[in-house]
Amino acid sequence: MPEHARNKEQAILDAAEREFLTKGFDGARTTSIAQAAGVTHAMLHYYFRTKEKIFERILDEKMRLMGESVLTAFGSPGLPLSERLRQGIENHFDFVAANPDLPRFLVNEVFARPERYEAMRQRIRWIMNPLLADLQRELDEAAARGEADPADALMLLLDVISLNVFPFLAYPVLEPLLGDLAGDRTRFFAQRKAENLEVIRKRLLKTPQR
Amino acid sequence: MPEHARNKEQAILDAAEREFLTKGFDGARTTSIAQAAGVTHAMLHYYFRTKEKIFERILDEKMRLMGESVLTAFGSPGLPLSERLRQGIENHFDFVAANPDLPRFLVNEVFARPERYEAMRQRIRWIMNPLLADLQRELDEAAARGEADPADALMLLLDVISLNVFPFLAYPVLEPLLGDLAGDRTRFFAQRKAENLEVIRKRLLKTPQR
DNA sequence: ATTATCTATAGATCTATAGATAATGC
DNA sequence: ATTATCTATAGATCTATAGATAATGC
Repeated sequence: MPEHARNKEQAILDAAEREFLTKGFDGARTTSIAQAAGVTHAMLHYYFRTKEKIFERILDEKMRLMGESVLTAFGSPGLPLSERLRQGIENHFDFVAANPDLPRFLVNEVFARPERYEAMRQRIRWIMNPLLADLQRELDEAAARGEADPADALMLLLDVISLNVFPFLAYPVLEPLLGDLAGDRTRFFAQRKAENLEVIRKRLLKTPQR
Repeated sequence: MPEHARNKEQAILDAAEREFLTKGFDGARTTSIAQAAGVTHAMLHYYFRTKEKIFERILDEKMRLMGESVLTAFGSPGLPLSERLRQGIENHFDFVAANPDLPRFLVNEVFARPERYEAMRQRIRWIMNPLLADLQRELDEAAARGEADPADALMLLLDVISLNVFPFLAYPVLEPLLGDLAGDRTRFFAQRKAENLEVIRKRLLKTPQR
């Protein structure tokens, strides 16, 4: 395929990504995508046949990206557990900060598309189960050595992801409450990152009290 | 207004709620709403003029409901702090469990409607700021008495809401990972509730280590 | 008299394609 | 010869309304 065509194809995908990420499948317009990509509307159908097919390309890539972000964040080599978690939380947080409307997009479109669900289930398992098993082993060993309270790897990872992702989803609702942080998105999220690290650190602390 | 008309009006609102909550504004169809409500399509416009106006009714009510859920959950009278938080987390969690697609709806539609944002900001502040001030005072007092680590009320509340809400948003993505809990939604969410209580309890524990 | 309801359709979008023309690679 | 591109438009939806008719309240 000649280079200028590749460029147009890519321009369409780039424009489609922005359109779908901000407006969702139902709100997105192929005419807007064409305009943003600087091609005539007919070109979209020439390269991709249908709106649905363009969308699938975007959704698949974004799902892969989100899964990999967790994997690469927490999949570090033989670091001590506490350090591995610290790096994992930071890396995952930074990834979400760099892609702030990715979670909203995925949550929505995956919910709206039960028909694509089965293929997705397999991929999620395939990506995440090895990580969970490895993390569980480390957690068990740390607990056995008396360095940490026992914990379930899935529950712990879900704590991290909840804490990291939710503030980005809810930011418009939170912003009015920020007081002296209002408008200062960067500082607010820096504070959130520190808080999340602290919450998880304490979650694993061995504490005699109850 | 005669009773049968009230009934139709309410039937339309009920149908619209289901349609908008599951499909969002862009995906919702006024024809589907009319059909689900058991009225002709023209009746929607007779009672509400436009799709947008029906939607506003639903969005306003749901935003109010979500705000009040936080307020009533955590606004308990003079209980000890730890007990107040425990009840707050449980009540808020139960509310979300009873309205599992409310968060997704609000996150989306609020994001998509910056034009309604200013009115919303005021209401959010008005509802939440007194609660935050009261909670902060209690946290400061507990810290001064040496019963708890110092904490920022907004950060703590955001921890709670993140932990409570996110698993409902992400459930379809999580379900393939549940292992022996797969398919058993109830047991999974019971475990999440317990985990969230534990995370927040430990967050406030006074710990000498660092 | 006013309010509620229905049928039929206007009018606005939006996706998709037909069919002609231009550019490219062999 | 094949691939890329454009203009023009078909065809499908979807929201909204016009205008007639039925029901209701005074």
